[in-house]
Amino acid sequence: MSEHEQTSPSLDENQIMAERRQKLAAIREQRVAFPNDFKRSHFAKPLQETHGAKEREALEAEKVEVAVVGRMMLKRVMGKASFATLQDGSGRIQLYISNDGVGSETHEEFKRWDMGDILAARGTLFKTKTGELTVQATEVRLLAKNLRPLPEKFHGLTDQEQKYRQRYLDLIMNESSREVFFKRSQIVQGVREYMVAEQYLEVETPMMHPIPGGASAKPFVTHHNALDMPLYLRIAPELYLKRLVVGGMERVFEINRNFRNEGMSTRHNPEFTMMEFYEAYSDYHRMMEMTEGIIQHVARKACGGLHIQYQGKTVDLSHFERLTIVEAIKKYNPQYTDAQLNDRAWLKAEIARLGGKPVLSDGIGGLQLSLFEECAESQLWNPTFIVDYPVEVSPLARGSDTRPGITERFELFVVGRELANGYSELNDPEDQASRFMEQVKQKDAGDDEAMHYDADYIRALEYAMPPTGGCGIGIDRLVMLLTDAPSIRDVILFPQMRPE
RNA sequence: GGGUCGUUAGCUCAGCUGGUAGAGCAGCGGACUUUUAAUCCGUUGGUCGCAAGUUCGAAUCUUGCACGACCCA
Repeated sequence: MSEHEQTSPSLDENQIMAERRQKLAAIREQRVAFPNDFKRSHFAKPLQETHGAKEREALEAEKVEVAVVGRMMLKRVMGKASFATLQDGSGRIQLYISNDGVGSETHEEFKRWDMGDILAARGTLFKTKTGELTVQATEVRLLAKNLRPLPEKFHGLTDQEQKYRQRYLDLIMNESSREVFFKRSQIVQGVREYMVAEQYLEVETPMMHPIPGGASAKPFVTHHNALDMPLYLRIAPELYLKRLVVGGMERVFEINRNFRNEGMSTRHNPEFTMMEFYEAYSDYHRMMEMTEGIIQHVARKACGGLHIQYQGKTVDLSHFERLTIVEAIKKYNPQYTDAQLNDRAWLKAEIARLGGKPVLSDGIGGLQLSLFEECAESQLWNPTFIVDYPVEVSPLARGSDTRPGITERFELFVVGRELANGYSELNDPEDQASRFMEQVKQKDAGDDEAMHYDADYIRALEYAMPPTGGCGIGIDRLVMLLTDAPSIRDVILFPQMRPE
């Protein structure tokens, strides 16, 4: 692409890099320095699986010819013969390069190649004295020169920051990191399989919203030049997906990014992946069954079972408990009495005592929720659905027909963290309009996470939306759980970082 | 936002109560035709995160800043 005479300016050049640039310059004198005419015949891992267990004599009799490629991760030179370990996308395979096999000239050339170079080799499989499957090379070529030294071969790359900032290097050096993202792909694939098997349709809705909605969160703002109007990166796809339900798409799901302009932590990245799904003629009970089914399906697929280890402790995904907010509070705090839990003044004092900030205008339900967050949430280790959320914190959820102030809503907690949130959807356009008005009032009072009034969404509901259940599952947190990752940054390939 | 810890060679890390920096790996030179973090001999490489201060003298002590990890809000 760029003129190769111009070496890119780099702030951290060193002697090793200077030497490698000289080697590259010498190669450019002789031939195409970055050839792309070598065709691989085999990946490393399948070779190990197919031939790794064979006896030396049997393997030699077979004379298996292979052409392999990969990055040189280990190199051992012994005069007239050398070993190199190549790493490809599947695993590792060893090369044996000798004067007898490739000629002394090529072998001498090989000796000048460096760790991290991308090599290709052709040859016959054999087993060394110690039984390692090895390619006895008849041809070895340098496909791409490494200029920047790899981390030390034994300890590898351990610096967390560098792992996040230079993920490519982390992926080269750390098998465990490659596994996490392999599993992440399996998990997302497993979720899709499950949804498709349940007759759900995958859709894509706007990432840029004229009115941010579907959640209580601060949005990122951008600007559309041609329309000369602000646009918001979406905080949730919910209102668009429910418009689709109005339109007759009775089972829809979307797996995509949400953006929230809030703090960063081991559990929060500004952009994160959610799956939301909506099913007409269902309710929050069905959504809980779906959530349980999805998580169990992907756990079996990615972890091989329903009993998994997270940060040294077992999580049992075979049973999902259901508790109301008050039941959960009392389960972990049996000293509280019913009278206390229905006393606003006592609730406010207790929340404050535990270090929380009670919202003074909240009713009993809101205060009970705050108390739950302070004294029970972090203890919900095995999967637990918490139900009976108060209407004031659930502006899009259907109210209970029998219990005023309560919505048909649940949140799922695992390892003390929220993993999913679902409810029977509010499909009464007049109720929804007045709840939006209530949100606008709160926004005017200074709550910048309160929702906007979305007139088109109300218009859609006015055409009548079937009774519907909906749910969102945090994919990053699900991946954290199933890969035993302590930080969300471990499961996002390029987590948001401050500039270097 | 608060607290604790950290930042030394390309990488992983030592470096004591202050006296101008060290190992292993990587690199370079040499020996070695079945090695496994190969081994053996020799050798290059440093603005000790940045900036002030104390001191005859600072990687080391003090302060501030930057970045990161963990914990708390």
